[in-house]
Amino acid sequence: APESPMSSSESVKSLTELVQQPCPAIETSKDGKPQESSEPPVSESQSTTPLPLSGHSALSIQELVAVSPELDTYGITKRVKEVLTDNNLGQRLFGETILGLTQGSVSDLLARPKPWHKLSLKGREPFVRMQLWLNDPNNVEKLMDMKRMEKKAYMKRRHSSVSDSQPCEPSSAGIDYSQGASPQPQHQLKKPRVVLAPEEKEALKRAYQQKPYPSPKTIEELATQLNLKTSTVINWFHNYRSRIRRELFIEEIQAGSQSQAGSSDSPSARSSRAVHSSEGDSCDGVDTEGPPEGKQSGLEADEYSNATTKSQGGQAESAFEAGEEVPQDARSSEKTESFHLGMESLEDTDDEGRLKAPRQSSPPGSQSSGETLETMPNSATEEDASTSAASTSVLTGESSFKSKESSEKMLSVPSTSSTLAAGSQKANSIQSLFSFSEAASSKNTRDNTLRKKKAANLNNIIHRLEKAASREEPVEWEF
DNA sequence: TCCAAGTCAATATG
DNA sequence: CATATTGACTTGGA
Repeated sequence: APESPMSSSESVKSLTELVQQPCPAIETSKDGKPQESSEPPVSESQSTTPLPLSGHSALSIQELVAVSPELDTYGITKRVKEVLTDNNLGQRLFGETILGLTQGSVSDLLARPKPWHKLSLKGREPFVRMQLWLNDPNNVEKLMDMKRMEKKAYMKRRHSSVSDSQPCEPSSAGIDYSQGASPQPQHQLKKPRVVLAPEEKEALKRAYQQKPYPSPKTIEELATQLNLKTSTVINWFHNYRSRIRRELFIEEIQAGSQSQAGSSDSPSARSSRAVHSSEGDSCDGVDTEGPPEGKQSGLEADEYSNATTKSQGGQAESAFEAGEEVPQDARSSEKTESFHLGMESLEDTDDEGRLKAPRQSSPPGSQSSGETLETMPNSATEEDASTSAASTSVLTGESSFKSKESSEKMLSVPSTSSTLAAGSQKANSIQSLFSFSEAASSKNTRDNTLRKKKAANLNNIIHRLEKAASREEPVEWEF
C-alpha cells in the first residue's frame, strides 16, 4: 500500500462536529480525573449530511483543515493516546490507517504536539484527522477490525511460507556469516545511517549555543573538526533548532493548560519529559559544564546562550582556539572564527564507564582518527552577548532574567497568523498569547532547564527578527 | 540559495 | 513485540 488507502469513508461528518471541539475550557478539573473534556457526547442529533457515500463529494481533508476552528492539539493527542492504550491499539496501525503517517511520526506527534496556531496547514491535517476519528463512534471498532485483518494476512503468509525461505535479497551466496559481527554484508549501496557519538553531539550543542546559525564557513570547520560530512552538520543544526523550538512549545502548552493544580500526581505525569531538574549549583560557585549528563532525556540539556548575533563589522568575535589538531585554516583570508569545541574531559567524576564511540562510518577512505578531538579545558566562554538585553552571562550563573518576557513576546509574534478562519472567532491567537504570558509569569520557577532553553532560543529569535527586521507585517511587538 | 516544517525510516529502548 | 529518537529528505517560501 504505497499510497494512502485512507479509508475516508465518512471523512466528512458534519462539519459542525469537527467544530465541536471541546474548547479547552479553563476548567481546573476536579481532583484526579484529568479534565475529561467532552468525550463524544454524540450530540450530533440532526447531523444531516448523511452523506454516507464517501464520494469525494464533501471536502477533502485539506478543505476541512482550512475551515477548521482552532483545535486543542494537546487535548486531542491526549485523548487519542488514551483510546489507543485502552484498546491495545498501536501507533503503527493507527498512523497508517487513520493518519497516513508512519509509526515514528505518530509517536512524535502524540508526544509533542505543537500548538494549533503554530502549525502550518499541512501540520494541522493530522490533528483534524484525529479529531475526526475521535468523533467517530466506531473508531475503535474499525481499527480493531483492521488489526484482525492484518493478523490474518500475516498468518496466511506464514502458513504459505512453507520452506519458501526468503527468496529475495540473498543474492550473494549462502553466506552464513554466522556472527561476524559485521553488519557489512549490506549492499554497499545502503547508507549506514550516521550516528553521532555523544561527544559529537555535545560539541555541536556547544557550537549551537554560541551560534545557532553558523555561517557556511563555520559549518565547514565544525565538520572538519568533528570529522563529519558537511551536510550532516547542516542537517544537525536544522534539526536541533527545530526540535528545540518544539520543546519550548510543549512547555508553553503544558504550562498554560495545567498550571499546577491538583498536586496529587496527575495521571498525565507520565509524559513528563523535561525533567525539572533542580539546579545542582549550591555551593560550588563554578558554573562550569553540567555533568556529563548520565542519561538526560531528550535533547534538552544545558544550553546557555551567547548571542553574538553576527554584528558584522565587529571583529571582536570569538576567536577561540581550536584544538591543536586543526591543521587547516590559517589561510582564511577573512576573519576566521574558529571554534573550540571542548568536550568534557571525562576522567574523574562519576560518568558512566561506557564511552562507546562508534566512530565507524567514514566512507571508503576511513581514516577515522578515533577520538582525536578531545579538548583543552578551556574555561567558560567569555564573550558576552552584545545584543540588547540578551545578556545572559554564563559567568554569573544567575543573570537577572529580565529579557525573559521580551523573548516570550517575540516568540509568539512571528507565528503565521492563520487568518483563514472562516470568520468565526478570529481572535483565538490572542487568547493563547495571554495564557502563555500568564503561565510564564510563574517566575521564580527554579526551572533551570526551561530558562536555559529559552535563553538559548533567544539567539534564534533574534536572528529571525534581525532578518525580518525592516519590513515586517503589521504586527507590532512592543518591548 | 537558505530556512522551517513535516516526514520518513533506521535504530534505540523498553 | 511496541514506542521513542533522530539524521536525512521533501516541500514550500523568500
